Amino acid sequence: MGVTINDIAKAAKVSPSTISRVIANNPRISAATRERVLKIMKKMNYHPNYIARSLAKKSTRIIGLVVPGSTENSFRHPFFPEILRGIGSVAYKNGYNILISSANTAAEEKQMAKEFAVGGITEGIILMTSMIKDPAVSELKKLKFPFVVVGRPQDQNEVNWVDNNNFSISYELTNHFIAQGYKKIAFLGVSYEYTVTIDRLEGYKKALEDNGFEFDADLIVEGKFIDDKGYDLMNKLIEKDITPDAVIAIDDLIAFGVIAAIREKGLHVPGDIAVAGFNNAPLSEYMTPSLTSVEVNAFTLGVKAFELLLADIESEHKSFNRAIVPGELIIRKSSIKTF
Amino acid sequence: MGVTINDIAKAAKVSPSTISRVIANNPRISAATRERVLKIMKKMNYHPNYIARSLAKKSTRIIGLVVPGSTENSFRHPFFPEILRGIGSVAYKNGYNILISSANTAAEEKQMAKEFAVGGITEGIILMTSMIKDPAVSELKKLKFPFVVVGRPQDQNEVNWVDNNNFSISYELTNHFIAQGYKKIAFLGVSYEYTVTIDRLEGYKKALEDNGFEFDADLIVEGKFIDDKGYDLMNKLIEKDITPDAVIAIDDLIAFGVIAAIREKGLHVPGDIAVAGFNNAPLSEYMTPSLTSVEVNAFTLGVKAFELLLADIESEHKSFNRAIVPGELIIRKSSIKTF
DNA sequence: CTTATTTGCGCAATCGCTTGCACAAATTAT
DNA sequence: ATAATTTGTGCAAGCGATTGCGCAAATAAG
Repeated sequence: MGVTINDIAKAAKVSPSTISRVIANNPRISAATRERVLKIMKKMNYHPNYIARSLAKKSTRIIGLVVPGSTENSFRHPFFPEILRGIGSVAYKNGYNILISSANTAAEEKQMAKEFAVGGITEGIILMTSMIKDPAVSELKKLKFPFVVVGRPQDQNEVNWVDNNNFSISYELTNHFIAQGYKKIAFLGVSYEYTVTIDRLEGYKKALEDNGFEFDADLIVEGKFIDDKGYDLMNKLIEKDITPDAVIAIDDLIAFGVIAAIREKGLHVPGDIAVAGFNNAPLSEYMTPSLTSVEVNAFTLGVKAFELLLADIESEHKSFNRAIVPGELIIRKSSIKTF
Repeated sequence: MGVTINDIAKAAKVSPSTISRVIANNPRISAATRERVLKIMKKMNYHPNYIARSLAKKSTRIIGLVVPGSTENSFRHPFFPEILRGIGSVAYKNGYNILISSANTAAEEKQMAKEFAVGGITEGIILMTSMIKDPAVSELKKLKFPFVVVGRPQDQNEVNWVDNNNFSISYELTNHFIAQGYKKIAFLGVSYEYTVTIDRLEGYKKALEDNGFEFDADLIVEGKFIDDKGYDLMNKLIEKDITPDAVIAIDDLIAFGVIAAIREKGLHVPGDIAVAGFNNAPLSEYMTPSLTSVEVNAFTLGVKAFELLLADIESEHKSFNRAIVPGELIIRKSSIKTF
C-alpha cells in the first residue's frame, strides 16, 4: 500500500538505515546523500509510518485525556472544552496529539485509563476528574504511569494535580455576601464525592465562622454539577419553606435554574434573593441581571495540566507536583444589594 | 519494561502464536490451554501492546478529528464540543478512540490531516471545516483516505459530508420576520469562505425574493464566526447610519454582541430591533429577552459524521454519502413583535 | 609517511504482535 | 483397520521503522 522506507532505500541504492538517519537528521549522513534521499522521498511521496516508528522508538507523542463519564456528558459543560483548549494549545507546541477516551462508567473510565497506559499508546494521561475516590487514579498510581489529575485528588501528595484555590475563592465569595449584610446564605449543589465542591463548601463555612455566623445545615442542598438542575435544587429549599436571602450555586448553570425558580415564586434577583455561581459561564455576563461568578480559568488549568504532565514524562526522578490556578471573583449585579 | 506476549508464552510453555490466538479468541485453541494462558496472563498482569498490534494488523481503531484553526480557538464555540460529544458517543460503542489534531493554520491543518492519514495512525478522519476551499479536503481526496466533512464542502458530490439544511432553515427564519411585518432585515456575520454562511445567506435572499422584497447589500455585514464580535459588526451598521428593524446574526454569540450594541444606542430588543441568531447557544433561552435561534443539533451531526465515516472505512466499494440533519427554528422573545 | 580519528554508511537485531502454512495427534468416516 | 478430516500448536516471516556495532574510506595528527 504505502511506500515504505525500504522502497526509498532501494530507489536510492542505500540501506534503510540511511533513510532512517536522513529522516532523523543524523549528522553522520553526508549532505550529498541526504539531498538525494530527500528528493527521492518527495518524488515517491513517502511519509513515515508513525505506528512503526512508535513501536521502534517506544514513544508515540500522544497523550491521553480521560474524561469522567462519557465525552457525551462531560462536554456538555463548557468547563471541559475550555480545559481541552488549554491542553491543546500547549500540546501542539510540543508536538503532542491528544487521544480522548470515551467511557461511560467509572469502571470503564478506569479500564480506558489502564489501556491508554499499558497499551503503549499514550505517554501520559490527563485525568479530568475530581472525585474523592477515583478508581482510575489508583490504577494509574499503581502502574506508576505519568499522569496528572485536574481537580484536587484525595491523595494529593502522591499524584500530580492542578486545581483552583477553591477554598479561598469560595471564602471570598461568601464574605462578599456577608459584607453586604446578607445573613441567610444558602449553598446549592454540594456533592461530597467531589473535592471541588467540598473545598468550596469549606471555604463557605470558614467565612461564616470568621464572621460569627452559625452554620445551618438546612441551607445546604446536595446535587450534582451536570445532572441536576438548579431549578430543582432551589425548589427543594422552597418546599421546606426555607427562604434564604442569598444563594451560592456550585455552578453558573445551576444558578440559572435557581434564578428561574426564584422568579417563579414571584421573587426578584437580587432584590429578594441574591445569587452567585461558579465557573463564569460564557453568557453569565450577558444575562439580566448579570451573574456574579468565579472565573476559574479553565484554559490555564489545561495548560498547567499539560505542563506538569510533560515534566513528569520527561523527568528521570519521580516527584509529585501541583499547580494552583487562582480563580477570580467577578462581582456582577446578581449579588449587589439593592435598596 | 512491560510484560510481552513472549513472556507469557514462556511461562505457559507454548508458542507466542498460541497466546496471540487466545487473545483473539481463535476457536482452534483448546479450552484447556485457553484457560491456562488466561490465568497466567492475569497473574503476570499482561496487557497487549496496541502499537505492536496496530502495526501487525494495520488497523488502529483510532479516528482523527481535525479542527479548523487550533483546538485553542475552535473549542471556544459550543458547537465544536457538541460535535465532539456526538462523535464520542458512537465512536465509543464501536470501539474507536478519537485523536484530536492541534493545528493553527490551514496549512498546518492540511499537514496534520495528511499525517493522520498516511502515517497509519488513524483509520479515518472527520474534518470540522466548512471552508469553501479547504486544502485538507483536497489533500485527503487525493489520498483516497476515508474521511467525512462536517459542513457542506464545495465539491459536495465527491466527499462524504454532514450538514444542516442551512438554506431552508434560514429561509424559514427570515420568513418568520417577514410574516410579522419586519421590513428591513439585516444579516450579520457573513463570510464568503464558509459554505454555512453562504447557504444561510442564500436562504435569506430567497425568502426576501419570495416575498417581493428587494435585496439590499447594505444590510449585509461580513464577519467571522469566532473572531469577530457582534458588537463591532452591529456598530458597523450603525456607523453607516443604517438602522434595521430586525437582525439575523450568523451565530448566537454574535447576536449577544448585537444586542449589547443596540442597547448602547438606547434602543430596545425586540421593541426597536428584533434579533435572532443561529446555533442555539446553551444560554440563549435564559437571557432577557430570550433569544430566537436555530437549534442545529450539533450532537446529531457528530453522530452522523461518525456513522458515515465508519461506513466508508468498512466499505469495499467507494461511494460518497451525506447526511442532512434538520435544524429547528426556536422562536423566543427577541423576535416577537411587541405592540 | 605512518598512525589515529573522523566520516559515511551497511548489517542485522529489535520493538511486540499477527497469521499463513505445516504437521502431528486425535477424531471420524469408510 | 486404514484413510480422510478435524483439532491444536508451532515455525517463521512479516508489519515499518530504529539503532548499536562494525568497518572501509577519507581526513587529521604526529
